[in-house]
Amino acid sequence: MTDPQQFTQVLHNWAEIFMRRSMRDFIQSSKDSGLSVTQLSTLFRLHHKGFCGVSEVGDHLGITHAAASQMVERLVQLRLLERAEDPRDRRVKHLTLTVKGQELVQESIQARRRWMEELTNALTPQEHGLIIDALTILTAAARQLETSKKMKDE
Amino acid sequence: MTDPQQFTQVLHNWAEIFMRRSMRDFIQSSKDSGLSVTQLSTLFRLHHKGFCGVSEVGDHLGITHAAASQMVERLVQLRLLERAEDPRDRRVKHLTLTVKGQELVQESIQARRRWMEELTNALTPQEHGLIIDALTILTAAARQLETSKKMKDE
DNA sequence: TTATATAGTTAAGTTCGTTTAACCAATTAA
DNA sequence: TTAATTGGTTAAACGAACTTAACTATATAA
Repeated sequence: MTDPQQFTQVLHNWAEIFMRRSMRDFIQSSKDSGLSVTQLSTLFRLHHKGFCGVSEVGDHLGITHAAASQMVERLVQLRLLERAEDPRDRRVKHLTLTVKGQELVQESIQARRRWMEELTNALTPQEHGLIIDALTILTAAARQLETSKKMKDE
Repeated sequence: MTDPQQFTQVLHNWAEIFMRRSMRDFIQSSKDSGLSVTQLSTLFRLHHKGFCGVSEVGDHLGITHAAASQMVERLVQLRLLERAEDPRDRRVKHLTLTVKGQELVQESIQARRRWMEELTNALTPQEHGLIIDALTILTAAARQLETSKKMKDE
């Protein structure tokens, strides 16, 4: 097996176990909070982006703008989202997480964090060092890909 | 920042970008295949476990056994799942993926695989080596945790 | 100015996935 | 053998979330 193939394979193995764990936690969070997976996904998106408009939410989830508007309305009712007018273009709604919304996202992240602490405890300091270096590189590369792709889309 | 904290933080950074990407692909797969997130999730579970019963599907998703039975029925109708009697306990249904079901899972994995190839190309062979070592350790530790937790539950 | 495009909302109708409750069949315990 | 338990199915009813279509308001182009 050549090196790049081996690399992809190793990444894949890790992805498989990581996804299994994360999806389970995510579905669990969804049940706990009483929100659908798409609703929770929207909160996470806002956690990452900071703010966005209603149409963007819909495009991202592959649903109509009408459906997105209704979903946002529900999240606003639940006091998880703030919906304000964008002063620069008053057609646009400026969606942001409320404090309550941020807390909910943090709770959902906590489960993962606990798992990571278990992983931390299962490894030696030497292994920590190695993995820190590796994941730092990997994360930087992934971020780079993410932003360069975004540039291309716009 | 002490070493274990830094380790957890780095793991967390990677998790964040990885999850964002994977959830997007997963929701996209769900749309493409016309299956709900929970249905697709069940196919992935069977891909991993090999087989399981109907109640187990329900427990895992946090829905009633009745709902699980109906969901399985839909997947069987779509020829994605095979539902056979377990010869050792004829109350139990032995659920497995059909070839078509396996193909669908593979398609869903493909998107991730393409992303990983992009990542692969963005890094040098030296970096590959480092990351291979790190992720191999990490994956082994995660698998260990997974099986030891399973032992405890049973 | 007028026309067109964009962002979002609302209402009506539909579909899908869920629950509850009643049920059957197979297994295990008394 | 009988009773209780376990695994799964079915039917009826319900609610959440979606779509289409019509609408308002703002912004931009002709």
